[in-house]
Amino acid sequence: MIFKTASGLATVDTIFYGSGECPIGQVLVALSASGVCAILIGANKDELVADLAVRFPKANLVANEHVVHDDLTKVIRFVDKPGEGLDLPLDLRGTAFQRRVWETLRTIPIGTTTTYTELARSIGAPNSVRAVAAACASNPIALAVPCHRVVGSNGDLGGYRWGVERKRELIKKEAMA
DNA sequence: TTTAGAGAACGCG
DNA sequence: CGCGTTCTCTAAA
Repeated sequence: MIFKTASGLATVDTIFYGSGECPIGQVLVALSASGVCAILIGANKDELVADLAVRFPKANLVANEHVVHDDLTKVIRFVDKPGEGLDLPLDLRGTAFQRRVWETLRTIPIGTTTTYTELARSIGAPNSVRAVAAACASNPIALAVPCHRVVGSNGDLGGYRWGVERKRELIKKEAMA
């Protein structure tokens, strides 16, 4: 669907979504035309859909379990058996800085962790630790963009958009894999 | 559309 | 415990 906006022609895309149950809660997968644009975790479906609506206020959100089925299955399997990895086509939407951070997150091996400081250094912005943390916090694609593998330099877990308990659980599961 | 100000999943002294 | 640093969002002009 195409809309005319003040800034010119903009495509307002349709996003299909579906959710399912996994060991750490309800998980929702959202698909745009070019790939997975969000993976959200929460207590129930309503919460997840509300979250999705906030993140994509201008998109046309359509519930469709069918088109999302395969990807959702992969995600749920990953939570259960992280050792097998999670390979999905992603549609990363964010500022250049955010994408730099998110892309780098994807290079962190399963079962390992890094720190916000180390992450800042590896994207070439050693002084941007706090900004890097903010970029992690705004990651819309849980699990596939493994922001849960970033911890504080002092050994603290740091925060997690979807609850530190889930972060702890994910790190633990990956370590055992 | 530009800009000023506040806040953020941090880390050091 | 407070401050430096970088990036984002919001409100207001």
